[in-house]
Amino acid sequence: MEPISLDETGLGPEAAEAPDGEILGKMIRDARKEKGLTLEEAAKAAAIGRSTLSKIENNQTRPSFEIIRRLMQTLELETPQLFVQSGQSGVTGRRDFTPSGSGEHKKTSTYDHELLCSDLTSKRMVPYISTIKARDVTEFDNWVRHQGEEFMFVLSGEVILYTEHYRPLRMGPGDSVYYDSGMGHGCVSTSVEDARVLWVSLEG
Amino acid sequence: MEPISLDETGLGPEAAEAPDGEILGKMIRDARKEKGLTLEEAAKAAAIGRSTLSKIENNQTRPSFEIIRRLMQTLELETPQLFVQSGQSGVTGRRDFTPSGSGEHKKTSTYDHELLCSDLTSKRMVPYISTIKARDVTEFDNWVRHQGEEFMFVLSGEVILYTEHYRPLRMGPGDSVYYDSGMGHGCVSTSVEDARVLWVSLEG
DNA sequence: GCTGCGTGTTCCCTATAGGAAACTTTTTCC
DNA sequence: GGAAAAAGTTTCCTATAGGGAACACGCAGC
Repeated sequence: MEPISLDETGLGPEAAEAPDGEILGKMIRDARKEKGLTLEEAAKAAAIGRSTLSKIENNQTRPSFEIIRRLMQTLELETPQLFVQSGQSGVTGRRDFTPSGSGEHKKTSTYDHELLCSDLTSKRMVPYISTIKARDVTEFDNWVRHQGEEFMFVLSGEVILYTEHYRPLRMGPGDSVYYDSGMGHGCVSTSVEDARVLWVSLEG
Repeated sequence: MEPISLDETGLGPEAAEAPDGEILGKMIRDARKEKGLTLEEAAKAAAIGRSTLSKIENNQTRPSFEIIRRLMQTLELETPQLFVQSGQSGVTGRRDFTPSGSGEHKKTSTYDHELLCSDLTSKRMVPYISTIKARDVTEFDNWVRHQGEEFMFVLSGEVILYTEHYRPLRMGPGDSVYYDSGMGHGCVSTSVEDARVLWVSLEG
């Protein structure tokens, strides 16, 4: 792949645009719409400018990492795909769970996700392990939703899976569940130690 | 006398600072050292400037998302957990909560499959647990093939995953792999006791 | 010592990210 | 329809990201 010269001068502003920037802007716009936020609201929540957000969504800028990080947080976007572009296909695997403390686990408020494959292009399912903080009593006024299906398997700890339309489901190691992830859902740990859950997510 | 001016920006005073910028630079430097690369080499591989990388590592700049993405790729860094899993949403409520254990069993000579959900209609993924007989030395002149993708996660025991196009992959508890199941594959246990493997299969 | 070389840092400059405000488009009223 | 409000875009400006080159430091061998 040809590295893109960052320093092209004299060309039109939009002449040479980011290769996968296309995706980034759309993803963010979709996520914002999904949450029913206006530019103003989302921008304020992420502590960035309204115009900046607009430009990002329209791929008219190359945003900084920090800005994207805030947006991801605000929009509760989770996307390792963004970091991966072209893929070598075939077998990709991951050695056993990385012990926490290796620096890569920065955690969101409640979950700590670890992707189980390095490259997601050309893969339809997304496997990852979540470490769910112990005693995390979250109120589910904002459910997690993403169109598609999800399979969940409890590796360790005790969790309760809350869902929008069904009764909470108490689960322990070895228990599994399959549901439509378009339905609001959220998972909390009820065990003393953190719970570890394997998810396989399928978009669409 | 001039009254104290209110914060006109609405963003708050410190809105611009990177809280964990400290960490970012260190993470990247560690990762680079880990791979034994010099600034020059790493920068070249990521198609960025040497000075840029230096500044990033010393937290003297607020790098763009694109730059970080490239670095993540070349340094094979896991996504910092602010971004995990692609978010897209939609709302549909559909049921199928199937606690594991209620599924059906299917036995073959070498494998013992246990479906992890009772009803497969309206589900695109198929999750099941295989118990692989110990010391099952199979010859793979007839690979297993089925169009689609497969995710495999070792629950217990030691197995070797043989594949048509790649080297055999030795795997233990916690290891996982993702592959195109159209490629011939087969799995044998190498441990004394039976191995238990979780599969999620996606047709297509 | 000096010279070369390899590694990392600093300086300097241009292109541009990001924010506020102006402007345009869309929606929501009447 | 028109007016007002809301949502989104573009303009303009300043601060700075990013790259090249100069610089600094370390460490060989002579």
